[in-house]
Amino acid sequence: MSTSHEDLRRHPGHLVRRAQQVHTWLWNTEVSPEVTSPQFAVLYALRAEKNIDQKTLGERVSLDRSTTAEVVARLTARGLVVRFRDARDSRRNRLRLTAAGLRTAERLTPRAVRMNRMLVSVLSDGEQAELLRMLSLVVDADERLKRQRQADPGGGHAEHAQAG
Amino acid sequence: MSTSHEDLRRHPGHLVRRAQQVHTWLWNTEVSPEVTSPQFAVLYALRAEKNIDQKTLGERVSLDRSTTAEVVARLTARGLVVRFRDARDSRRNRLRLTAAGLRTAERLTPRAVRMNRMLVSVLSDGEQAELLRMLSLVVDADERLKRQRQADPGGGHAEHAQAG
DNA sequence: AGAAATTAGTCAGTACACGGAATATAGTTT
DNA sequence: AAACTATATTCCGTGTACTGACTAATTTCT
Repeated sequence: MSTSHEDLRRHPGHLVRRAQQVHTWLWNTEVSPEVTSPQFAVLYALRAEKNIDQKTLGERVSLDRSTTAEVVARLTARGLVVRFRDARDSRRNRLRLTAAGLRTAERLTPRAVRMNRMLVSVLSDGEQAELLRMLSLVVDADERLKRQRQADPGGGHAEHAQAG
Repeated sequence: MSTSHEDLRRHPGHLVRRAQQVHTWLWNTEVSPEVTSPQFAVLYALRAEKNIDQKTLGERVSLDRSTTAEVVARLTARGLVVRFRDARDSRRNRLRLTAAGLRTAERLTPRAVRMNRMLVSVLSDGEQAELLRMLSLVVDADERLKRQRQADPGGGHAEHAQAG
């Protein structure tokens, strides 16, 4: 039988891409088609920390500089966020939620929580906790590796290849 | 302390997005910066099944029609794939790997396998199997739900909201 | 056979995502 | 103070990803 295309479906990387796709779809249908999930993440982060700059925001929500700028630009255009130059360090953009932005963040938060429950609802409660734990482990370890290598390119990277 | 931004990091959807990001980065550094992961998936699927059409290909690699068309166009432009109209059903594009495409697929396959091992290398072997199993469950269930709702919009969707 | 519905693919528009180059400001060294 | 370095943002080019509208070909219904 032609089961050889099954291989791909057992690659964690490929599974993660598919998971991301169903997540996007579920977000659009269950949370909001207007405000995307990264946009919500930005609003959410801005509600938690007032007046942070773009770089810090990007770190909080895991967006790179370019994408952060684009997402913030869209939210600014829609009046959910205001952006202004820092008086002390005029390289920085400081960001703040508008009243509408705050309302949007608060309106969508319970929906986002519900959608996330749906996303993993095939799993038992124990499995959900396990999935969360393992995904966090993977992501944190790989993000650490990335930062490490970017700080020291050429530095040996044999260590990570072995399961610890 | 400002620990309230930790919430986001416990949303499965947000974790999946971050996982996808580290995967992309690891792909670029460990497999190939020229051939992307979706492009490789296409080459891989085309190696397994000769002469399939674009639609079927999209199903195999989990890409929608528009994205499939774009990825195939890029691979065609680089001479890794040939595309031609089906003689019997001239709506369809049939696709085939070129010699160069086959070489590329075979060259990258072991690297892709290695990279996938690295991606989850913080986990024990047992945990890796568990992660794979749970991710597959989630993705399959949600893809099923998506197809179901698209076939029957308005059909009650309360069932999926409850954990089994 | 002719009308209607279905199907495959394209195209346009929008949004995330990333890397590299350019720009401007800030901080450090001499 | 001038030169160098580091940092924050922007801009550009490329590549997924999805939706909705449109075209063309096929299948189905009558």
